[in-house]
Amino acid sequence: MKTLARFADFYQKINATSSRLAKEAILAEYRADDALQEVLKFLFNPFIVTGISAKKLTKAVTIAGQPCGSLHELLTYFQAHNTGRDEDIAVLRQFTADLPAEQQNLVYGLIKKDLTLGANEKTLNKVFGAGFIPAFNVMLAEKYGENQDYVAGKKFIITEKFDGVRCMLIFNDAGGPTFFSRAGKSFDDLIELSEEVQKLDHQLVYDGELLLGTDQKIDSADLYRMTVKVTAKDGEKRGLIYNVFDALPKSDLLAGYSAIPCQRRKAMVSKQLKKLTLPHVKNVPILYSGTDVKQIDTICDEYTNMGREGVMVNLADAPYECKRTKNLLKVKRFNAADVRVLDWEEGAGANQGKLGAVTVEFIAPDGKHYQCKVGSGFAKEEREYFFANPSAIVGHIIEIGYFELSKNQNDDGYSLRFPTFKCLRDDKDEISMH
DNA sequence: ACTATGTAGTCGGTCTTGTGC
DNA sequence: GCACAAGACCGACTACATAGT
Repeated sequence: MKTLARFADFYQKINATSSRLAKEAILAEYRADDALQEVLKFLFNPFIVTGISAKKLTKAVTIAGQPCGSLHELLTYFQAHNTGRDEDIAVLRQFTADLPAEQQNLVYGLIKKDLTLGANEKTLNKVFGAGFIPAFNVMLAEKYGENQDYVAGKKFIITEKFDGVRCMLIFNDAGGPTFFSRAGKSFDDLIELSEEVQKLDHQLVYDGELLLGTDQKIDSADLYRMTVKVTAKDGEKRGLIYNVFDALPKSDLLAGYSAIPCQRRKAMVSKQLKKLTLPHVKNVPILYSGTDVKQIDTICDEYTNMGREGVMVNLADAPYECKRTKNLLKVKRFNAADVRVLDWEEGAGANQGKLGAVTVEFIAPDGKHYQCKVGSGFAKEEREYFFANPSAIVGHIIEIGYFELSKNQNDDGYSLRFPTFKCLRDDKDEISMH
């Protein structure tokens, strides 16, 4: 049977069950099927991009594309041609032209890379072995608000939460430094940093946050945008400060775990950096260390009032874990607003035939009205109900949460960062920020 | 039986790059 | 030169299965 037909079989089987253990068993049946595994690798390897998503798929193109004789050939083609040209769309059309509708959709899902199996990188690596799908995992924080009990009675360390870009520094065996994003993509041409970090211990890896250095007092939201601007651009990047808050042996990172307690790891960072005084590499200072949980809210408020993002709470005796963990907590203040729903749209994927997002109108501090979209925070039942009854939400006031007002460089309006739906507020008829 | 954890899958704004007009 | 789409960064959130107690 051809790979595409086998993949169609597989796709049908794995989506016929919701049991995760059953999905693992189904995957295990394909341990000897290299061709099918290649398809899975294509689908889930985050470093493979195709330049094709929903909009490109529906774009009308007139030119003809070269024919691909097999799925393998098609996937290979898109790894070499991933910028989304009309020609590439044509190649895809050519391949799917004579396929039955079901297989056509599967191929589209593969090229869009949005096909869902109820299993992805973690499960695939569990079944086919570590490294089947390349994964890069750093320690991520849970929310303090939901885990206050977990902190009580334990020693913890408070540091500032930086609103920049996460960055992990790893030296290769030849001693060359590579800076990685949270997703494992490398930041290239960090001219000043690459030079300065040469003096650090190469056997350690360093975890921190890139933030644009500046003399002026800049609003945290603006500083974040300026930082992303610099880190996202091709070519040489200068002026970035690497704020290091953690370090662990390289071998521990590769193993996914370091038993060295947090306070010892932080001591390693400060020991490395204090003797060197590097202009662009800074040790993230400890703001408090102890067991007095009252300090958490006090210091968070202090930093929030200074226009900073918030604080991090590290359990002092906890290991470094390459996953989201309660041993590291983030504390940040969210705001609420009453806004009017102007419009709505259908969702994608599992939210097809359900509400995806609403467009809302809010009032900014300048007294003017602006719009943004809110699509997170709805329960499944709410998505179904509002899709069937749009008039139950359009025109109504809803309460939303948001982190801060945001601006972009193209207009002088406002939007909201991290907007989430909270509830209908049919008891209100006015929009407001509070 | 109940809770905690892990995994998967949606949704937002803002930026750069590549494409095609 | 401009508009658009994709992919990257920051995330927010819910749903569900299973492991743990």
